Amino acid sequence: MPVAKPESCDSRVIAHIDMDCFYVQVEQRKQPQLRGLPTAVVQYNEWKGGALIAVSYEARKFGVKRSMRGEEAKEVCPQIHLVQVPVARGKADLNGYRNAGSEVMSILARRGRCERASIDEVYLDLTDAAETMLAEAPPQHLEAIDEEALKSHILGLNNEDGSDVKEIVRNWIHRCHADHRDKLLACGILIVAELRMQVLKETEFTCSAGIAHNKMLAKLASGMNKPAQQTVVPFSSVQGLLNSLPIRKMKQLGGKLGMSLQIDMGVNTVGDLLQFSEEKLQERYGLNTGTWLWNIARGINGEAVEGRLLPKSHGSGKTFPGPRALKTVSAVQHWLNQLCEELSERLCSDLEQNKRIAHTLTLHARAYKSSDSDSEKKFPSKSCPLRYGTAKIQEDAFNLFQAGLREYIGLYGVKSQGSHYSRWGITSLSVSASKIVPIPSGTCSIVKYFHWQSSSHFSSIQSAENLRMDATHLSPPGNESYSEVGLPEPKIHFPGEDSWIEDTTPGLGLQEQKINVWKDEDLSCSPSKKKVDGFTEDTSPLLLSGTQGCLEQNQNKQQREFSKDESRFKSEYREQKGTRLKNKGTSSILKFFKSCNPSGTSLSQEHDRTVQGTDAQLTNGAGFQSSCHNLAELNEVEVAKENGTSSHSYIRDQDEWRREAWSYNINEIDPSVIDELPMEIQDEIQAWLRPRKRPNNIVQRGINHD
DNA sequence: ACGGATCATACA
DNA sequence: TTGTATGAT
Repeated sequence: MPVAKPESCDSRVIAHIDMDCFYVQVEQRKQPQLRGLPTAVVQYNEWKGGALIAVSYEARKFGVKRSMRGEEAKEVCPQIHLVQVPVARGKADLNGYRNAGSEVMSILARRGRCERASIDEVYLDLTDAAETMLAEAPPQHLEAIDEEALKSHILGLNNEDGSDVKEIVRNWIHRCHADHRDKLLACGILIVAELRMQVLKETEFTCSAGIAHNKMLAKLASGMNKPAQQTVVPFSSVQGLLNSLPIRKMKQLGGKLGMSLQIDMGVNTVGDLLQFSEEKLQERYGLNTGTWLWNIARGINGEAVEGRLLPKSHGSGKTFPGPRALKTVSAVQHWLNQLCEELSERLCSDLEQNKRIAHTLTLHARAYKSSDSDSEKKFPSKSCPLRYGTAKIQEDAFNLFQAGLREYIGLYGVKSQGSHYSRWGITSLSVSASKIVPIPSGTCSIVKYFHWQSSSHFSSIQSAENLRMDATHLSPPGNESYSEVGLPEPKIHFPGEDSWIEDTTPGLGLQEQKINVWKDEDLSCSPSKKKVDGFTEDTSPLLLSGTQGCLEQNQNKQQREFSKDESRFKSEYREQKGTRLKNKGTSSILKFFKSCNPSGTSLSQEHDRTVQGTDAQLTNGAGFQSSCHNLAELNEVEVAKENGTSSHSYIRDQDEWRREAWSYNINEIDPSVIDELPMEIQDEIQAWLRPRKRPNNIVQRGINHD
């Protein structure tokens, strides 16, 4: 089986930028008097002074390490300054660090394709910039080379103590009969040095960098000389570097795989891998991993730098270690509400700033069960379509939890547990939002289309909000079938609980209790206070069940594609769910049309700005929450308003249309209806029907224009 | 009975 | 496709 191998003659210029003890730097910028002092950031924790998650280099000199407790750190370094991570809603709040990371990203993205690797790490593809520099202003002819560039570390160069290192570096950069690849790296040195100085100037943060011909080597190099330095890996020194490199130092080999290589194969350094054939490695570790291993032994790594400045998912979670484990459903619900609040807030920000919508909500939990034999069973994670609005997210997350818990403790014995709750405890909870896609780009021209189709008097701001809310009902790309766990189900009764909630009203299910008790706290991002009206209430089951049609249509195909186990599991699962809604359609497309506001061209302009400027995506200004509140409520308000205004008489009566809009399956839309629309809109609708095909990276396109 | 909170990706 | 496992920071 010929597996495509990456080109071995790789002349790209790749940089990996790594912020130095980033959280510490963020805190030191807030409190400049801490600069230069031994400092560490600790996560709120009463227990032993909290856990260190970032340690300044001054503190490291004293032997302070990450994963030490605050108290231990004080022992080895009594003068250390411990700064606590901000706390919001009873949990660590990392938003300050996220925003600081975005500041850096928007600077680094100026010179080439840029990939967010983590909150404080970035890959850059500087190939084009380097080639351009080589053609227009080659370093050989540069009389003055920046001091920062001269401080670079060049692997394989003769730096003995006696000689002037900077002269050697200057010489290396100036060499005119160098290999083309070395010349490109020389350009990389200059560009990265400049970028790092730019970052320092604009953010006050220092960073380290690796410059090489691929991501793997760049990443390796960025960690070799910290802090605030850069390291280059010329092609000629690759093999020498790898030959003596401990296998676990390589990214992806720090865990079980690396350990297996060491134990099972006797591979201690990356160079040791060279003795195995590709086939041998594939036989042991699979085609993909085997080939990957064979390549990295040779310093080959063809992975592209993805042009992605934004995270692909958002999560909010908390652990409840040992004695703090959650033992009642009400306690779980309380914390779920906190986590969902934060998640919802971040989703709103993402929507506002980046015009992106998340489509899947997932709940993760860890649990122990001391009582019975199967205490080691994993708590299953569950997901469902994501509906915007804090209260909806909270409700859905709680349902996911209940579904998971039911599986976890066993499907039958729930009631029979009797008066005392079963001995489970939740040690970790998290909710996350994924499948985040940009709002359909077609929106703009469709808005324009309705601009002359009808008249309306909504303000452009209202229209923009409305548009976004409606867009949340669009099906995610390639995601016509969802699991049904989000459907309303008979509540589980958990007897004998001493509830978190003091004034529990007898006779109300947990669901209702939650709403009664917690609703008033929920003022931040979107309202949970108002009881959903008939319309909104309908949308959730419809959105879910509407997918059922597609699911059944594709049943045969899926049967073939899924393994026996999976398909058996699925049918069992479906049975267990018992009665369910059927036959509705999801097509929010028509509602989308209807509520699009003609005067919303401002949105299109705003969107264009976002596409072009990376700054627009990444700047988390102070006012970023200003228009973020009450999205869900706004939706309801708009709907109510529309009932009275009956603007465009496109088809029939508004109410009737709305009802029918939701009963359409997206596959059942009469093609002739689409045919009557302008060509450009037809194209866009087609793109919606197959969103997977649509290039989803506005970031990339924006950068290419630079 | 924890390094904690987030992310990404490969696999089945 | 969803859910799990692994890995990194």
